[in-house]
Amino acid sequence: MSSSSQRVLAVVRRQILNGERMPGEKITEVGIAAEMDVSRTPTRTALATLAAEGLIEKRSGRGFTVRSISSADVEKSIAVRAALEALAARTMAENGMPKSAEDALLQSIAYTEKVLDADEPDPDYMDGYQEANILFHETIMYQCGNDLIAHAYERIAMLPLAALGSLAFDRTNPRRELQRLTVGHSQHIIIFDAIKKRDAARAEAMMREHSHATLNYADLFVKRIYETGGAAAETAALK
Amino acid sequence: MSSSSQRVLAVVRRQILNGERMPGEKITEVGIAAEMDVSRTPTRTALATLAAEGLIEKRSGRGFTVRSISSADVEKSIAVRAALEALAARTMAENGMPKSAEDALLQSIAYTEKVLDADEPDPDYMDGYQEANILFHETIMYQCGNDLIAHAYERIAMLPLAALGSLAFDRTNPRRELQRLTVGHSQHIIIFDAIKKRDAARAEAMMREHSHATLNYADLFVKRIYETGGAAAETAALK
DNA sequence: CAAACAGATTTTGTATCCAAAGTTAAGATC
DNA sequence: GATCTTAACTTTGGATACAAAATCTGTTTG
Repeated sequence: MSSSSQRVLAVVRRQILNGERMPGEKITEVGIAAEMDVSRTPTRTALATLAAEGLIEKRSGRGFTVRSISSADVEKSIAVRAALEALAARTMAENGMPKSAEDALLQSIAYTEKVLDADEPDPDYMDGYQEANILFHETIMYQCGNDLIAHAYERIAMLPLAALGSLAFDRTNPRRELQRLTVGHSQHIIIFDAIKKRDAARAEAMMREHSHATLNYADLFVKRIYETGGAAAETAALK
Repeated sequence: MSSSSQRVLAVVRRQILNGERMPGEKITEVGIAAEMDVSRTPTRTALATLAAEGLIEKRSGRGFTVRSISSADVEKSIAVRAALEALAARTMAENGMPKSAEDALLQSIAYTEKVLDADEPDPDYMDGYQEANILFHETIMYQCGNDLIAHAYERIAMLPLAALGSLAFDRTNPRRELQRLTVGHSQHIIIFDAIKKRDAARAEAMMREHSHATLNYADLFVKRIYETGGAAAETAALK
């Protein structure tokens, strides 16, 4: 794909994820094309991609609508991601850890360690922690030796909160967040160790546990967001 | 999508899976469009879908090429399918088995039982067994309560041998095949029982074991096909 | 003989036009 | 007043035209 269709895809996707386009909102080829000042052709390919990603739904003869995401949907997408990640961890343990993967994982671990060892929790580091977390998970996903895992993952990656690192840092409770990070970090180390020692069963089990913890946390977090989601979304739409 | 693009998609996909289009063979929008006597527009959407399915690869500026599938690729796709199916079995056990799913699963089990109880193995029944097998697996996949599992599955379903029921019946060794079917059938019954009793751990473990057995069998089977694949493919291309 | 340049060809991306399918709304009829 | 019918409109799918980008080829030059 090239510039026009890529631009439309990126812009509309961002608008949906940012809540600028409300769930249930109608989306048509002509509407988007006029709005973005391009023809229907690139708009078409962009909308097809968004539909494949699950962000919009096709209503035969009535255009597309922005898909409304329930907290149940979020749980579902995280469950699928967890299963794929567990498989990826097992696969990398079986195939052996490539040098490039080892470097990336160690880099992720080192960064997180630096954050946790700081004298007092610095909120600015937390963004970095997110990056380090994403690096850890994506490294295992993409370098495990089975590219189809990442391929399947990418199909659900755009759904809210299925994306790695989509969990925001809860600034109202920094101590609890730090505890969560500490536990997550220890799990990362165990997973790294298990893969390095080619203990496939342990790597898979630990990754499963790790994802499950994230899932439980996300569950609580999401319910808090989505219960007040109506107001927040309206605010976003009004500006 | 409508008739033209759907037709192009179905035809080209079948051609690739049948070996009528060789791995590495060049595919262009204009070429397919002329061959199928349609314009480039539906051809383009069809090729985009095939690329998403992983059957063809995009070579920027040089059209697409039919992806060559190694036996390693087959193993990979089956591993992903197995992980998704295990998750589906667990999920349905957790959520409870819908009535429609119970009917379908019992129908599948009953049909397979009839095949196995026949006085002598009738090869004609084997096609029916494949259908019953597909029914069993798809019912769990599509009615487990997490539609994203099926969504992810459909992204890899078209890769050779990842598709349910793509394993042909080995007619040269009917007794062994019957044994395999018998074991598989017993596993189906256990999986059904575990889901019905909402024993999620057992359902997941049993489905994992079941898929693993299929994987191991597929491995042997595939290597036999693909080792002689060059000759067979050439034959297909020459006629 | 190798490398580089230029022209030709292929391939793709975008715009626009046309037709078909389906949806909505208004009016007529019972 | 309710329902059926019809007509206008919306929306999408497909065809064609055009332009730009990339690749290939053939020739020329060092």
